[in-house]
Amino acid sequence: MADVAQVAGVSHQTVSRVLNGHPSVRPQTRARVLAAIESLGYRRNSAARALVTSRSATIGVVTTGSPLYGPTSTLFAIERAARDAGYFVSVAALASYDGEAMRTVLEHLMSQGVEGIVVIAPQDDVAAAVDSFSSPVPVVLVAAREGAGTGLEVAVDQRAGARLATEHLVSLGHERIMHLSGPDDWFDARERVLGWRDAMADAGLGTAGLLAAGDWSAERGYRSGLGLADRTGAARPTAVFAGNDQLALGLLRAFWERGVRVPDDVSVVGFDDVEGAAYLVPALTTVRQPFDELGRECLDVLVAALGDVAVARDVAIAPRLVVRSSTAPPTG
Amino acid sequence: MADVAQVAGVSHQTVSRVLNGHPSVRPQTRARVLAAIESLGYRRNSAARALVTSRSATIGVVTTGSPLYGPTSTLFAIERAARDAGYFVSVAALASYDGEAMRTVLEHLMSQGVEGIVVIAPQDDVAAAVDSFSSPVPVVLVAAREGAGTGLEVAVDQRAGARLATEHLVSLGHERIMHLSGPDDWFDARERVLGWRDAMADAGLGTAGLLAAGDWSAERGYRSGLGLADRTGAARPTAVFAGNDQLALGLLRAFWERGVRVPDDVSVVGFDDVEGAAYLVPALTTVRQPFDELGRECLDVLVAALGDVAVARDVAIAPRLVVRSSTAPPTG
DNA sequence: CGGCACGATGTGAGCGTTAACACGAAGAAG
DNA sequence: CTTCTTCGTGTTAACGCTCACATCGTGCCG
Repeated sequence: MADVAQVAGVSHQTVSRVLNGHPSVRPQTRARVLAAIESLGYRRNSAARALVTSRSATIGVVTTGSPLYGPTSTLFAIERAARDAGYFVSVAALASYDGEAMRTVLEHLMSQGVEGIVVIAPQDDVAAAVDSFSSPVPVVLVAAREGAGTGLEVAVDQRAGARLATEHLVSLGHERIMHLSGPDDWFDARERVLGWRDAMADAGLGTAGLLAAGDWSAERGYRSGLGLADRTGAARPTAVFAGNDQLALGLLRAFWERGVRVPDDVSVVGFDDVEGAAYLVPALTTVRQPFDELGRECLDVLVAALGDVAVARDVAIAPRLVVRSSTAPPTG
Repeated sequence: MADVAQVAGVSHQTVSRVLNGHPSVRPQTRARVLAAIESLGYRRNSAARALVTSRSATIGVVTTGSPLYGPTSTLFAIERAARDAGYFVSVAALASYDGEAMRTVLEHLMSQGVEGIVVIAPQDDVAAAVDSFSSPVPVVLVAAREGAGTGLEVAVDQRAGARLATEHLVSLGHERIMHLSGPDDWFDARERVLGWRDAMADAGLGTAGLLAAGDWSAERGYRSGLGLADRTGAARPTAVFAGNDQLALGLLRAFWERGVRVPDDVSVVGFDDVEGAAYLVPALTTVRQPFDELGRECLDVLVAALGDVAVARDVAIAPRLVVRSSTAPPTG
């Protein structure tokens, strides 16, 4: 910076002013400084800047370590929004879903001096760990918690999405609509159960048909599907709303193996609209989440918190139903 | 830090020594310092440290902006390896696949003062942009380039993987083995073509059956599949090796629509072993890449380059064939 | 018993930047 | 013509840390 100043024939402070877009610099001076920067290939030292301003311009993002569709999409969406807002994104993947791992990564990010943290891991233990970790910086949790969360929270309206899916089945004329739910300790899974319940109640249908898959995997979907396929008559649902597309994928597989036709015998709805969902057999009706919007929202909330602005937003991020051919009116 | 020193009754330098694990500190003194740190909740300022050591302990990772299975898995693997090695990971997603976007993100990461960069985007334009960007820090490209790359490169041996897949088909007795290849401007796609060619040549089979899908999507796989299904007799391959699982997924769909049975009429092999591949109909035979190993390797190479150690590694990271039920001997 | 090495700690400087203030010149207002 | 403001710029002092060196004691060897 001193070199630049010398080449441009100004003081280092003027260089700093140019770099920071300070208004009171003569255009001519500014041009000279810019030229000097260019010719010297100068790049300002972010560490020194961070030291003196005590702002690192970095936010941390904690995410699950496996390439799950939802969390990953959210991560990238946040990155985009963050870069647009002038922030760097430091990422830390969770090795496991327990509080200990959570504390480790939070500590890791803190030690880098992030200004704020976004946690993408909508799971009980993780959220509890976040709550118990008295963070010196704002932490935004990407989670749809039924109760009032203590901290900052942003989420796609999972409940509304589940409702959409279920209502679609109801409107087709289904009555025995089962929900194959995701892991109980995930907020998203619970919210989707709630949405399904809402829609069922509205339609005057019972909510006995709830089956917990245990996790989000295709394998669990498959095992559950085998069980359902073996049921006969009125014990078997005419439609299943799966907690996510992987579960739905497993269901399709199981039904196919057992000769249960989809959608003729059973309709299936998923959640996520993963890549390729349109090319499953049959093409999967599912619910798509607006991750870009979610990412932007995360960042807005975080930035507001950083600026000590009162955050009083109630933006519901609404998912969208994508109807394909795995759903049809019940036969018989 | 001064506060800690005062509480512990030592100088700030001793605190620094404790923090950096310097050997010549009496255990008793160390304990006192540690206690002071604990009681004050002190956390060392990474910016100041980076400023004086001129090491940010941060590496940048450039990745594609879409949640593709391979790149995402690689990203997380790198993050794990980096954290283990004491590095922070700053991520930047590519908005598009052109050189301009590449320069933008590299500049972004540079301005954060990363010590090194890993680029996960094994695609021509991106690699060219990396080559042309004279970076002041080491850049590792995750790419399997046929020619000798100018810079640091790490990759899973795509060619060997493709060979594995093709040889599996050959060993089942197939002779008309087609390859539905990924986008030509991706190194991985080209390497997989090469591997297929190798195996075909070894088996004394011709390599006329090459079909370019254009991209990695299930949709392209589907369209290609429809075309193949419409072929009759000897014009139709008895086996197809798809460039990735999404393409394979599209193929399965197309074949199903046209009544072409898999694996009875046509065998299908994918590449990636994405989540749920085992639960497709039929379960997909595919090739699994060892991303953890790849991530570790990336970091080893980068760290070596940072330490100015001569990097002369020739570790071939070998993928593994996963045989499921989408492949069988040809009938008739 | 002198000298020397080494272990344990303290002192001072400086990393590259921005914030705060100082300063001179030029114009506006009285 | 003075004084007050404003603009453009320079000067100095931090920010919190590590590095290099200085210092002081202790033990060991000849």
